[in-house]
Amino acid sequence: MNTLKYKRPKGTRDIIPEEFELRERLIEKIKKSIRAYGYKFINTPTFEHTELFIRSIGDSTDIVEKEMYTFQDRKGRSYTLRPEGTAPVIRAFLENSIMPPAKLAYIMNMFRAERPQKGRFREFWQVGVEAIGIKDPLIDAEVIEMGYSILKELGAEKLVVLINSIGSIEERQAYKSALLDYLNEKEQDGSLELCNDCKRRKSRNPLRILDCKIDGPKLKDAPKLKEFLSSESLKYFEEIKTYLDKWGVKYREEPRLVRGLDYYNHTAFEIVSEKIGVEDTILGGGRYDSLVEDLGGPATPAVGWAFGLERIINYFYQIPRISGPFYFVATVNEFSKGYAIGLLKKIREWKIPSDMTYEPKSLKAQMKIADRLNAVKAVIVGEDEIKVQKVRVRDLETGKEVLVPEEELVRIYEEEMARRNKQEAI
RNA sequence: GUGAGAGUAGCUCAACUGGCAGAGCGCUGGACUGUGGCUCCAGUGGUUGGGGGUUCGAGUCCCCUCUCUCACCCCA
Repeated sequence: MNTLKYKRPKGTRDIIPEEFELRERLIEKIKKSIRAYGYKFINTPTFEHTELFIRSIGDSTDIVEKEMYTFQDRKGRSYTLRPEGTAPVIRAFLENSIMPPAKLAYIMNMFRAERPQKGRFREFWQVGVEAIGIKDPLIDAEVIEMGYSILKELGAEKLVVLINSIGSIEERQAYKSALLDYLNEKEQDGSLELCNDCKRRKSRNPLRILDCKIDGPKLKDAPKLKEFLSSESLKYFEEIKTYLDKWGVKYREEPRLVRGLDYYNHTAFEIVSEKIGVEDTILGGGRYDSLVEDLGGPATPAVGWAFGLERIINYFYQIPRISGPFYFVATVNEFSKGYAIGLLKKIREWKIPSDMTYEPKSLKAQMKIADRLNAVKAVIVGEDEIKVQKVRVRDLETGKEVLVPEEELVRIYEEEMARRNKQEAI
């Protein structure tokens, strides 16, 4: 076991059949919901020029500083496995001359070299949306409402929407220096001693100091971000809240909510779940009005979010037991096996999941395998059946058997599937 | 990057202060040679993650190393 020669790289996951089926179902549901809001899906390459991420995310962010998988090709050019989806989607939006307003969505895997832990991986899948070219509180509100509704439809529990406005880049800059002045003053007169983390935060992301568990409480009288927002910024934020109220989306205003990527401005939001005691972020997003221009396009406002597929599955789903083949064909001797091979070929042409044992086994052993595979029905083909040109179909749940002509297998399958769909709908 | 915990059969886990490596589940076969699940019986199972050290003797103690998990930072 631990002597295995090869193991998966740290922080990566194998998606075994049971989870694969669950994922497929969830993804179908997600796509349907997102399309209902007018979005179209897009895919971008797994890796991009490293510069794209440094320019967009910001060179002093954690992602760029220490979490990117960056490598060089044979010509010495630097590429990076995408750590997030927004910059690549915007790049693709520009490169393919997609006209705004554009609503683009994606389901793509991302890569970050973090230390893995619960709900956190080095390769993980994100579902994301980007509404490009629209600047109105209504779209911010709609984007938030959509994220909330989708998570709810997916069965996520105890969701809380956290929102904040971090103002324009200029407003935030002014606030940042005011906050730093305040901190420096306090440190110099000896009334404040920041923890080591916060000393680092001062140069990297001072806004986060307010949220520090150690230092945050000591900073009650620090300047507030809101005091630095213009009346337009405040009005924009108020209107978003009005729409959310109208739609009945419950939110909590979180003045200290900031986002870790440089390109965000004005609206910032997160959706967390309190399911496991502590709040854990499932979805994060915000407005980024300067990114398109930063990447060389015309000034174009945009807003979007992303959520982690694994977090949804980890927190809210049990990996199901999946059903095996619908028909498991069992034989009694070499002669009937020859017949069964032909039958199986027909069943497969009807696209009904089916299987058999390849090595010779007793009927008993075959039934055992059918049971273990969680097959729905066993089709027993023996000399008695062949003689009357019929097959014996045994329901593996009830044990009831019927003797029917081969063609009936299609009808039995369809009826069973119809019954199951009906049950699922309830 | 920082801190904590854990590695024993395919899986879940036992093994008193160092003293013969075990159980359940699984798997294979049988009781039942054309019928699965339940029961009973038998069989199958191991470099105790790896390396070194202490000892008459190490799964157990010490050192190194690898892997996994959780938390912090940060994030989805």
